[in-house]
Amino acid sequence: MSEYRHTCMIRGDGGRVIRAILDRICNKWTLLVVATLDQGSVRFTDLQRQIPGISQRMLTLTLRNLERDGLVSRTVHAEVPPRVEYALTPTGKSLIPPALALAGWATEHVPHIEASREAYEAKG
Amino acid sequence: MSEYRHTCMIRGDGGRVIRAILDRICNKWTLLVVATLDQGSVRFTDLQRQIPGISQRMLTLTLRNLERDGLVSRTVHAEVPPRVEYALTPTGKSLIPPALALAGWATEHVPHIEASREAYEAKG
DNA sequence: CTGTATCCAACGGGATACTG
DNA sequence: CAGTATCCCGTTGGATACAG
Repeated sequence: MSEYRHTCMIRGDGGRVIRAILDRICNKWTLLVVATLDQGSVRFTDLQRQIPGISQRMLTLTLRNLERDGLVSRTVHAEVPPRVEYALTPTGKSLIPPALALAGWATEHVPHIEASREAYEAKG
Repeated sequence: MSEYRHTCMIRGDGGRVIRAILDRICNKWTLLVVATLDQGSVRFTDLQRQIPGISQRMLTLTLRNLERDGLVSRTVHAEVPPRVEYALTPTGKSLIPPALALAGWATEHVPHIEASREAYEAKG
């Protein structure tokens, strides 16, 4: 059965609702950072070590944006050397289930999609 | 309770799984086009009319990518003037539930996020 | 350890004009 | 009607160097 009557949640307001979230989480690193923080409080260097390929710059930028949007909390401990711990806020945690839904879909369908891609390239 | 034991679906393979889907659906128009096609078979011009702000170029590109990935079917009717109808494939339809999960999250949390943004800007 | 600053290449995407 | 072709600009993000 069609779910058309529900897709207004996506299309609503000329797409402004879905765009609001896309603008925030649809970049190269945000979802990976959020997923990594789901284990609890993690410090900067540990995050960088657990997320292969991310640069200091992009980790900083991603964390700042998440903090600014209230999805991640940042705690500075007055020590030497400095220790900064990042953790998901309740809002941040609430993003995990929909993110998992997406990841589940990807896990299930990406193989078929890749096959379709190759077939498409083959015939032109 | 933490869902950490599940987030491997997001982080798995160094993030390649989640990246695979992000690369395909996280652009300005894809989710809107998919949601619009959930009503059934729609022709090019109708799509453009129902998706405010999309240009011919971007609608074409988005549809081509979706077709190439096997999420959308394209049917050309041999008439004059030409009539082309686009529709979701089963794989395309399967994307609707996770997309709705995301949209639901957005609807629920975006107000709080925007407030957090403004507070962040205010204090610097 | 936890960042900032700068430079730069690649890409997405808008505007516009043209076509079978 | 349903596209294609070109131009062009803003943003994203990588590399690198520097700093508190």
